[in-house]
Amino acid sequence: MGRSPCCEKAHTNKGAWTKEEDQRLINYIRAHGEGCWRSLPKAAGLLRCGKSCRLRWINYLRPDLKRGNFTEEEDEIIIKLHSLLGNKWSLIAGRLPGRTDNEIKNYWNTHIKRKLISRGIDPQNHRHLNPAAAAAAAATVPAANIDFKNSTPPPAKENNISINPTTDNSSSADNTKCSSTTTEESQPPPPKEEEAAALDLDLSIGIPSQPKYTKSASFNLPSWGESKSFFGFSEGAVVHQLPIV
DNA sequence: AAGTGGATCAACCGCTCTAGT
DNA sequence: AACTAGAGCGGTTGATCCACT
Repeated sequence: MGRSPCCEKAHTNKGAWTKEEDQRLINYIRAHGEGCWRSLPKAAGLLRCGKSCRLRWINYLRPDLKRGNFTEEEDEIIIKLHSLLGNKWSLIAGRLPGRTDNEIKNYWNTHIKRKLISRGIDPQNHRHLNPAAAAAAAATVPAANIDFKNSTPPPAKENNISINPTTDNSSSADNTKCSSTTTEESQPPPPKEEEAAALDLDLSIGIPSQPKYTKSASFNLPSWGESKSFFGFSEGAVVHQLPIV
């Protein structure tokens, strides 16, 4: 027996969204806010699965999306965050306002992977592909690159990265339960300075305080604004989020 | 101009997790 | 404690675009 389908597939459209469908979705969310995705399609007059509506809104219709090419700064942030978090696209996206997990995931797979390989770095574990180069680099490796390099690729889940369950960032599961949307989802509460400073140091391997990694957990990473300074970037490439109507 | 293969990206699928009962 | 519904995430697929021959 399989799972019951998430929606009635017999009467739902699939494939590319039409302009009209987009407009219906936008209009509905403007009027009622996000939340209750399962019931939204019917309420909005859409023959779509709720999941599909959610994806369409989050990835393409949200007014605060940045679109356009990734900047060099964003590239570097993504690479650094991936080295720390693994394929936790939603967490990475939470640190890049205006970017979605899907967009980052695609960008990683199409651009950054190749970029890293051309640098002689394994995109999965961020280790040098050439052991000799790795040894040379080890002597000068910056703090941000340490921990995961000494073990096998580290899905964050297994790695027991320090988690602060009280400082959720992108966990929309916690704030969109049948309620109006918030515009804070990708703007986690600013971490304390020592947390930001401890970014590298706290990524220890050990028994987690949490039974397991959860969506509501967050990592002790700086917020976007702080990320810029943390990663040594300057103002300029940033488009701040716009409030949803 | 037509054909081909690689690159890109929007969308779907299946699974996990959480909250509610 | 067990079960269920709903939301969210990550992996994958497929359609389209684009450069090259």
